[in-house]
Amino acid sequence: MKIGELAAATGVTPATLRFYEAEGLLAEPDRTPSGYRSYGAEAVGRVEFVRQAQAAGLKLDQVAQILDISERGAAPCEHVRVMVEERLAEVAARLADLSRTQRELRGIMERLNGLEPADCDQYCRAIG
Amino acid sequence: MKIGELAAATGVTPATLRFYEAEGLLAEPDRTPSGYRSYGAEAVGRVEFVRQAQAAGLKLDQVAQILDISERGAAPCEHVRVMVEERLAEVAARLADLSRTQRELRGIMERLNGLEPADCDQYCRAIG
DNA sequence: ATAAACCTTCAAGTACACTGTAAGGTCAAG
DNA sequence: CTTGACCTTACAGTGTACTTGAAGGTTTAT
Repeated sequence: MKIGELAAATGVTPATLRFYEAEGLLAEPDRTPSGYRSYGAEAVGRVEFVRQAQAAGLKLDQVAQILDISERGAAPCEHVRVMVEERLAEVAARLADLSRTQRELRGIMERLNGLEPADCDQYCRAIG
Repeated sequence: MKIGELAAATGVTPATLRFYEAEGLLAEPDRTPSGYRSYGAEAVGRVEFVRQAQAAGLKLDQVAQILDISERGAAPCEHVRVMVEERLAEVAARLADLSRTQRELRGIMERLNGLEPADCDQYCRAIG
């Protein structure tokens, strides 16, 4: 399978596949005599796992860790648990941040709606 | 006022003030004969406005736009309304993304808790 | 006189996951 | 034999808000 075919089979671009290879997310494939990448069928599952783990909210370097462990023959589940807990904490913190931002922005909108044009001096009274 | 004093007065670092100046968020101040930045008292309010607008959820380039309009003598409120609406939409979209990620991660945690170590093969059954 | 604390500029690095570009080589069809 | 679709590498750029480092000049206190 050439890179374009793997790309078509998995729904990612060839450029992304090369990027994954550089980042250790995808093993270096064999090459044809002319230097083209030549993948085995198992590459499809590998790429699909990466996309699934990513869709689940893991970062690519975390996915790479799972893959490393798995390649050494060990079960990565305990490590996965730790990483998922870390990510859950990060996501919760970011959600709290964004919610606060949303409240602030809504406050500005309310103040804007209550202001006459003449009240709007200097920078903007709805903010400062 | 030298840059370190303005920094102390506003709670940001000198490096950040130089960055704000480069980004057009803070006017270029006078210089002492030896080249040190020398700020007037109004710089404090300016920096505080930037921090407030940022805390409210606006991006720095949006804050710069408000400042530009204000400097040309116009009231920026109408423009502020447009930007705040844009930001609210972005924030809402990001919140939805993160909530989905949180659900995914929680799903993995549940599956991890239901797995025996022996069930954890290949990459990790809780994910793939 | 000298050390500490401050200031200057410019350039590069940080996180994240790619995308785009340049400059070229290879392969199949017509 | 040429066209077009595909492949190769390496490097730069994206967005955000800074931070860090190098290499040096100035001011203040002792």
